[in-house]
Amino acid sequence: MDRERSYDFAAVEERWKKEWVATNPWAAPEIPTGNKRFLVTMFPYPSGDLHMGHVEIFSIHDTLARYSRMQGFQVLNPIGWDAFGLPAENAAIKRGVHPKKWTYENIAKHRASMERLGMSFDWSRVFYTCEPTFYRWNQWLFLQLYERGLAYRKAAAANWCPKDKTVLANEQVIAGRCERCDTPVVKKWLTQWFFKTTDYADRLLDDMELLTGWTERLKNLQRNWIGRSYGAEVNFKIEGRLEPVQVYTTRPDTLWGATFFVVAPEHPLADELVSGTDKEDELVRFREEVGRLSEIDRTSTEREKKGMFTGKYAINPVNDERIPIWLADYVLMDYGTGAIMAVPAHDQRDLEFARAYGLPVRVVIQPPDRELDGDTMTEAYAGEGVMVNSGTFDGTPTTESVAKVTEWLEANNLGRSAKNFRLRDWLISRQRYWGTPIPIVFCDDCGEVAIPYDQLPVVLPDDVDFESQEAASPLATATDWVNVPCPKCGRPSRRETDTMDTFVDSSWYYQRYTDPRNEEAPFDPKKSNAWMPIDQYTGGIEHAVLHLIYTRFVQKFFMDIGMTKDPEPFPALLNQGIITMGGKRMSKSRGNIVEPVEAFERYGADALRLYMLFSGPPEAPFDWPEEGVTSIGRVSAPWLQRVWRLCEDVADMPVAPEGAGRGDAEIALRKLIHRTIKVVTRDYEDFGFNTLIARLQELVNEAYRYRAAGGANRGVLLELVESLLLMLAPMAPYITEEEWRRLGHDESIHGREWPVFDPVMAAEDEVTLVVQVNGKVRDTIEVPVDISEEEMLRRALASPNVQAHLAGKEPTKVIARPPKLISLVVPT
RNA sequence: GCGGGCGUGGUGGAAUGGCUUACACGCCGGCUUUAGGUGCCGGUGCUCGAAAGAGCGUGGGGGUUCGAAUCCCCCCGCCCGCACCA
Repeated sequence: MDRERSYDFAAVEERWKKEWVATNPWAAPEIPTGNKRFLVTMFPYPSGDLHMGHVEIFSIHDTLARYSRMQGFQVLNPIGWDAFGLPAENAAIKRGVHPKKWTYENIAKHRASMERLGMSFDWSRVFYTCEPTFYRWNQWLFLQLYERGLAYRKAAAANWCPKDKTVLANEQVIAGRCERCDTPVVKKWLTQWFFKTTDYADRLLDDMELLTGWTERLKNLQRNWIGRSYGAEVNFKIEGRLEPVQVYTTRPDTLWGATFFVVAPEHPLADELVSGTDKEDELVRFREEVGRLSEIDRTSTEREKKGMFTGKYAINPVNDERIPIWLADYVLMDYGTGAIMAVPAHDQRDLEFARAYGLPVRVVIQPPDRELDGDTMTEAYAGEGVMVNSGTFDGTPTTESVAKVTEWLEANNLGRSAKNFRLRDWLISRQRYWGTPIPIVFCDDCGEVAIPYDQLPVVLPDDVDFESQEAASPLATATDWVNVPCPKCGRPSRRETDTMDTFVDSSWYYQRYTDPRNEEAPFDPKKSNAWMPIDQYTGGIEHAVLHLIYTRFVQKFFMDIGMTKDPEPFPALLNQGIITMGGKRMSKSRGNIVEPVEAFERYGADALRLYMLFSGPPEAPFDWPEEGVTSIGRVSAPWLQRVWRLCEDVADMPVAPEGAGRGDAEIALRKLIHRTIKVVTRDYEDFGFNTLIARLQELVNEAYRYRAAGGANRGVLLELVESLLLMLAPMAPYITEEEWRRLGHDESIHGREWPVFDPVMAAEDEVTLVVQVNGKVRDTIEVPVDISEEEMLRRALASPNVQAHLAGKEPTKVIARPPKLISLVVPT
């Protein structure tokens, strides 16, 4: 073959990119009329240009979109930008540009790179979340939740960076430290807006059975995070107080072992208990001490637990025992009831606290194999056993103790069965500028007032001092914007100056794709229901417990208010593996980075896409070789050249060559084509991109061998290269389009139907029979596929090497798996 | 501590309980080339052997099976998530 002629990827890719950008050939219908596929990849946050992580997931996603179209589906493949967020504000503060300008410039870079990569998005549906036409529906969503009591304001401990004097989002707290200044984060008591995700906790857990296309790994992360536990709520009387206080426990059967009672330091009950006593000052000091601790210190399990005795007592309802009430930093305000019964013999934390403060330890569960002693034990016992020191329950085994005690508590009105969740309500307030304004005003007369729907959107003002260190939130500096008449009474009122967490935007953005220009509603349920649910969602697993829980929550809420029919937005989710170099995340500062733009310039988009897909299974992490972008030039780029030369060779062949018959070589090649279509199609369905590329490489290798051996049947070779191009088109859109046209087609390859294999051609007629003697392979024989068991045995016994290992003995057992295996057993 | 995942050639990785290592990188050789590179063809788990072939080999140990990378038990190592959740 002509080795001089090489594929000019730069010119070809530039030409088709221009054409595709100009014509938007992948626009989806408003409402699908046939089989649909709605494919979504997590929309990007526009900081800088695209990185390799984007390229990886986009390559996977776009391959699925193009493959689906060729399979005859009507595909909705949209894109947008998650355009609000703190990095824009940080960049603005650092460089003195407005966050809007910074954001739009980055979106332009992103978009150019996506176009360069050959993404087949429907660009007519694009939106940015920082536009009022989008975020007004965040405000709409907020009000819908607010009307139903699912958006509410309460005082809570938020992550607070003492240096930046701002509340941080969860995702901005990295290992207990502020991502901006590395200062350890502390909790600060603030009144904030929440979405009541906990109301949906059970459904979030139970509906996981619908998530058939999620990995167990991810579902486990969510289960863990939601953390449902079953137990009982028990009423404890407090001396000198009319109302009893509830505690939550998963081990009501250890109630008789409760030797003290603990309340979280922040608990209002703490104030009540010490009020009017000589402990008031001590409480203030204790709270200060606890509040001063960074999150890192407070949550460290090594740290010694700190406590304070309140001077008051609670009454254990099961035995009327008087037990002291303590405050301790290991009890959390926002889990359960914020108060616990402490059973030091059977809870490690309680035991550590009891030893530190000299509190009694009483064993109420005895293990079967040894005798516990409350005075000397150094480790709490949480295993199986029987109840002791527990009145009439003595002797009850732990297998039934929880149920029995709970039943008894309910019968005697002392408590009730209960469950609890680790999941907390979603704190959505942010003291940031670059986000959706919360549509609430505060009026001296009417209090908290919702902005009426017909006054939406509450537009984010451009002119604010977002660097102000004094203001509670940057929006507070826009005084003209803040001070408005109350929508209810018309008297002066002040707007809420916090903005919404940007995860609100991403919690429903995919719905907007189905109806992106709707000015009456976030989306029309008719259009949404026609496209939803998302047939395949793709994106990073780092969103496992943030975006992927919020989204499921909002989807269920939409279902409850009749906006959508599906309880789950994306039953199938593919998480790509992270890309590293030298085992570390790629970053400019480390210098271990490969820029997509460099790959585009040196090897082209097709080579980059193919390189990513060939590196391994899509969900597997990929450690990029240290040589960087050059590795593309060793792996995928040369192979694309090889494909090009093969196609060009075939295109140049005379139409009816003399003497090119249809011999065994041609038949073998045709059989390989059809077998390849068969297995490649199956691999596409299973995301086995790396293995299907290997199959395509085998096909190309065989074609080269055929040519090298003098084969010249143009018909067979044309069938081969056309099948090859069709199968390659979803992964490498440019070269396949170009070569398809050069082979004489007027229409785009990307609108063509997927090749169908001929079952007769794909069927094997000869296979390799493996002959084993006592489990070891002793020969391999080529046999027809329809060989009988008797014939298999006959041929196996005819093998000299098999005979040698039979050593003259008769097989006592023959296992035949026609036509591929026969296993003979002889006594040894 | 709790939960989950992983361990296969020099490397990335293949392998419905059935020939371990497809495909590719790297390396070795041949051809083409003034040369290098590119390209085309072939070889490449380890040990013994001239070869035929034999033995060993999927982190370690045991088990089930005619047959185990795959299923079961124990151990070792690595990675990830959550972490005072009562």
